[in-house]
Formats: sequence, C-alpha cells, structure tokens
Amino acid sequence: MSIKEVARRAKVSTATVSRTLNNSPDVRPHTAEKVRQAIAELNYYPNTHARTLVSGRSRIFGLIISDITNPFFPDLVRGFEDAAVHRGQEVIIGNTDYNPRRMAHCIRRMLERKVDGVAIMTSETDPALLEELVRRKVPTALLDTGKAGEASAVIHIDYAHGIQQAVKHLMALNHRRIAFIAGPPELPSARTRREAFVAGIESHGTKMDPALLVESDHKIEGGAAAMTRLLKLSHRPTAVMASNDLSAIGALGAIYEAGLRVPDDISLVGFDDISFAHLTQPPLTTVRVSRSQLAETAFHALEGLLHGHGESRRDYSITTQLVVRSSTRAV
Amino acid sequence: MSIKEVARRAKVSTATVSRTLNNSPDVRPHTAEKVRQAIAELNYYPNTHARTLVSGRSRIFGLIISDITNPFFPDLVRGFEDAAVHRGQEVIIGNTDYNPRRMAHCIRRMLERKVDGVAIMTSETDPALLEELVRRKVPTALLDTGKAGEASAVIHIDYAHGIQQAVKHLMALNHRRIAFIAGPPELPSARTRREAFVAGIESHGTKMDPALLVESDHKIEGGAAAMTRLLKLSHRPTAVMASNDLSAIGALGAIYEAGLRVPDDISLVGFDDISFAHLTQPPLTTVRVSRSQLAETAFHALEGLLHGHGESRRDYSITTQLVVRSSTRAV
DNA sequence: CTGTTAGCGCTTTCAT
DNA sequence: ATGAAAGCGCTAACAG
Repeated sequence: MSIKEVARRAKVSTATVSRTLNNSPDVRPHTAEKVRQAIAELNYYPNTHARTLVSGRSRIFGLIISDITNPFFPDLVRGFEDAAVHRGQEVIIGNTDYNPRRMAHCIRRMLERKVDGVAIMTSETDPALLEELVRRKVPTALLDTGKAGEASAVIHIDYAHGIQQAVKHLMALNHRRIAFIAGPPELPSARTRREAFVAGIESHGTKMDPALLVESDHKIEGGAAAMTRLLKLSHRPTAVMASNDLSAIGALGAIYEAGLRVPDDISLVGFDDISFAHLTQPPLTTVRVSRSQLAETAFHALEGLLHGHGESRRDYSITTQLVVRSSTRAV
Repeated sequence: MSIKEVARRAKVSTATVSRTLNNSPDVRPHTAEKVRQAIAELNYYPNTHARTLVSGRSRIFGLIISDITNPFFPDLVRGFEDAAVHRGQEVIIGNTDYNPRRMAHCIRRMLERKVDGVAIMTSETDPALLEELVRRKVPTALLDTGKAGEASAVIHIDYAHGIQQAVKHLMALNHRRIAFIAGPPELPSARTRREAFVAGIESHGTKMDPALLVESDHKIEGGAAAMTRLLKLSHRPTAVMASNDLSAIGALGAIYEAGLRVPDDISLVGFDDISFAHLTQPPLTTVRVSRSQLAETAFHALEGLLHGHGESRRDYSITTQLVVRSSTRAV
C-alpha cells in the first residue's frame, strides 16, 4: 500500500501523487481530485519514515523532563503534546530521573530518532551534554534552567512576580512573621525563589528574620521536618511560604500533627500549583507556574527555530501568579 | 554522516558495516573490530528511519490513554516507557480526552508512524475504532477495557481481590454499616467495582443496605456530594469505601466540612492508590492497582505478539492489593 | 501541468 | 567472509 498504487489507480505518476499530497499549487485541480479520490478509496496515508528519509525532517520533537511521575510534569507534557499533535508533530519523551547518565542517554535517543528539536526541563542540566545537540544543530529549548546562549532558546520563569504577590497578600492579611521553607540550595531555581521571597519581605520595610528562613529539599518529608523546626521556635511564625507545593503539603501535615489548624493558627502558601494543591484540606493558596503556557512557549520557540525565522526571539519569559485559596487568613 | 563514510573509513563495504551493526555472526572478528573503530571515531549511529523503511519495523510503540493529567496515568506511562526504552523502543503517547474522535485521531497517528504495536487504556473503547488496527495487523493490547478477541491481547484487572481485602479489613475493624460511593454506571470498570463490593459485603453474611450504596462520578466534587448525602442518613455509616481515590478525597473533604474526623468518626477507603493518596490528611487507606505491573505486562504482551511467539498468551491478569494507611480505624 | 529519474540511509539477496 | 546492487516509499530536480 504505497504511493505507487495510488498513482496506478489515479492513472498518474507518483510524482503527481506526491505533489497532491503536499498541496503543490501546480497540480491541475481536476488531477488532484482524481488523486484524492484514489487516496480515499485505498485508505492510503504516506509513510512518514520514507518522508523523513528524503526530507531530513522527522516531524518529531523530543521532550526531556526529570520524571513524568513528579506532579509538576504531566501538565507540561500534555500541553507540549497538544501543541505538537495539532501541528502534525509527534513527541517522544525522556525521563532523566535527575541522573546525568540517563540524560546523556535521552539525548542520544533523540539524536537517533532525528528529532526536529528538543525541549528540556530538568532541574540541573549539564551544558556539556547539550553540546552534542548544539553541534548537530538540533534546535533546543531550555525551560527554566540554563543561560541564554547555551541553547537555541531559553524560556525563563519569572519567579519573583508570583512570590511578590504572595508576600503582599500575606502582608495585607497582617502577617508580619512570615517564614520561608526553602528548596535545596544547589538548585538554581530554588535559590531564585528564596531570594525573591527575602526581597519581597524587605520591600515591605520588614527585616527578614534568619530564624524564619529554613532549608528543605522540595519533598514532603523535608517540608514536614522544616515545619516542625519552625513550630519549635519560641516566637513562631503566623504564616509560612514554601518553595514548592510538595514542601507545603509536608508542612501542612506537620501543622496538623502539632494540633494546630490551617489557616486558623497558621497561614500557608505553596509554590507551583500542582494539581493536588487544590485537593488539600484546606485547598492550598499557592503560586501558579503555568505549565500549559510553558509548553506552548517551548513549542513555538522550537517551531520558530525550525522554520528559521532567523529573527525569531531566542529568549522568552513566562510569569507566575498567586492563586488564593483557603490556606491563608488574616491574623 | 552515513553508513557509507563508516564503510570508507573502515575500508569495507556498507554491507559489512550493516552486518557488524546487526551483530551478524558471519563477519570476521578482525573486520568487525575495524568497523567498530570507525564507528567510534566518527561518532556514527544508524538512521532509524532508513532502518524502518527497509525492515518494516519502526521500533516505536504507541500508548493511548485518556489523559496524562489524570493522576492514574503518569505511573503507567513511566512504566511503559521504561520497559520500552530498555529494549530500544520509543513510545509515542496519545491522549483521547474520553473523546471518540480524538481516539480515532490517535489511532491514525499511530498508523502513520508505523508503530510496532499499541497499548490502549481508556475508559471506554469503541471496538469499531480498533478494527483498523486489527485489519492492519498491528499488535494491540487492551488494558482493563475490552473483551478478549477484540484485540491481540487483553490485560484484565482483578478488581475483586483488593476490594474483598478492603471489606474484610473493615469488617475486622468491626464496621458493619459500610457505604460505597460508586462510579458512573456507564463505566464498566466502575460497575465491576460496585459488584465486587456488594459481593464482598454479602460474603460476610451481611445484607447490603441499598441506602448505603450511592452513585457518583469518580471526581472530587461528586465524591463530596455523595458523602454529604451519606452523612444526612439517620443511621449513617461508620465506614465508607469509594470507587476511586478522587471520590474518596472528595468524601474526606465533605466529612471535615461536616465537622467530623477521619478515621475517628468515619473510616474511609479509596481505590487506585494514586500518588496523592498517601499525601492526604490522614493518609488514605486504599486499594492499589499497580501501574508499573500493568505497564510491564502490556509491554511484554506486545513484544510477545511482535516476535510472533505464536504460543504467547493473549490474556493476562493483574491483581489489586489493599494498602492500609491511616484513614481506617476500629469502631 | 505532468512524468522520469535519482537518490535519502539502510538491509538483504546473490555472487564471489 | 565480503562486496555489488536492488529496493524500502517518498521527494525534488529536470525534462518536456
């Protein structure tokens, strides 16, 4: 079932079938109609691999993430796939598991499948691994991580905006002792969030109390442990912001364990807005990082690069937004 | 950068390079070594699309699911991809959004990419759409949905086992008034669960009180609404089992809203064991449907079909297991 | 406007 | 054990 049979049936050459398939303007409408008829009758569709072989374009994008099982990612994947499928591209996914060896393997797979571009969102990205992509001239979009120039496009997340909003929200609720459960200091985005938080606090003329700045690991248990430490403080906070929702969920558990209630005794704000955030008891006030926006931006960046809109922007930025739910209340 | 350059560099024919690549036994070790050297020096790897074109095998599997954003699926996807990548296969994913038109589109995409097989797990699967797959002789594995014979392989989920365990657990905790929040009746697997629950109750010599059997939609809000109805009963249940975790989470919220506590006032059991289930307050006792097991079984079924182990089983079954956490307590 | 033909990169007879 | 050459299904010159 190939282009030949269609050609035979429509009584034209394979070239004409190909032209019709590709909507070439120089096929007489009448001829094109015959071809289309034959295609329909035979229920024919072109072999993408043959197409790739000759055109050099696979119409496949790669998407490398840390782990689809991490609740941050499904929305990103979904958004990216939707955008891709909508434009006739497929996507293949790679999970690195925060492991450089797996990352290298993912890149290799992408190269073997001759992807037209790859979007990468992993917490730490080794520039050396990206080099292969650059050398083979594969359009690459780095999400959140990486500096401009390291890849063909970089999509930056404006953490500060949402965090500023969160601090302002808490301040408006008369909180003055606001703690922050930070993420792992070796994670650039975690550092950025911490700095944005401190800046937010100090922009209100308040001094950040170092005792209220505790370190954690962006995981549930870590968040719980950090909260427990905070609770032991003689002069404990009236509100807590966490560097991500997972920590916030852990903190929530610790608060309940201690016999206190959210938001009655302590207000709590998360970060990311993973899908579980509105399922907590009470639903978590948090800062949303729009994964669909991230995904669409990445897709379009890649597409722009691919179609060589030389003028296409190489730097993008998406913003973050406070989502007020029920875990915050006036003191 | 093709097989030709490798051939030139190793001073052999492309045929020999190809043989070496495919570990053909009839290449003299010495020759093979030369070839491998050239490959390494050139950092060459074969073009999968060319390979597909000649061999007819793409080394791609399709995976069609309802929606990666539904917390049930990320683990399944992850398991399937891990198994695939481990064997040098890629996977492309399709989300149907519970929509037959999208399902048709997914199947079309899979066909166009010449997948070697497809695994399908969507709540309702129209046999008519599967027909195309069958006709084109694409190995197909149906997970949970579908009857044997409709596809090349069917993987059945033994809902009853875990549900029986759950009922037994509750009974052992001296619960006698146990309610069930059922899923949408048009969903076969939801019906199966409901029936298994009723059978479980009656196997303990207890009669199922119809008032304790409420219908819902497998969503949070629905679960909450169902629970609210249950709470209004003059003789209310001491324990509740839900047809899925999402409903259970909704129920949990409703119980708190009503000023009651879990498990102190009411015991609660979910179903599925989505990753959020152990993050609820208190962590939810639930029945686990192992997605990794499901994924691996599907992958191996497909692989078996592909390599034509004609004798390979066409029917598989995986079981479900009670996971006791903290939402259940003796009455 | 349409057909002929030469590859794209690989595997696989068929010779040798 | 190795090479020559045909061909997988398609596109893109080039002719006409």
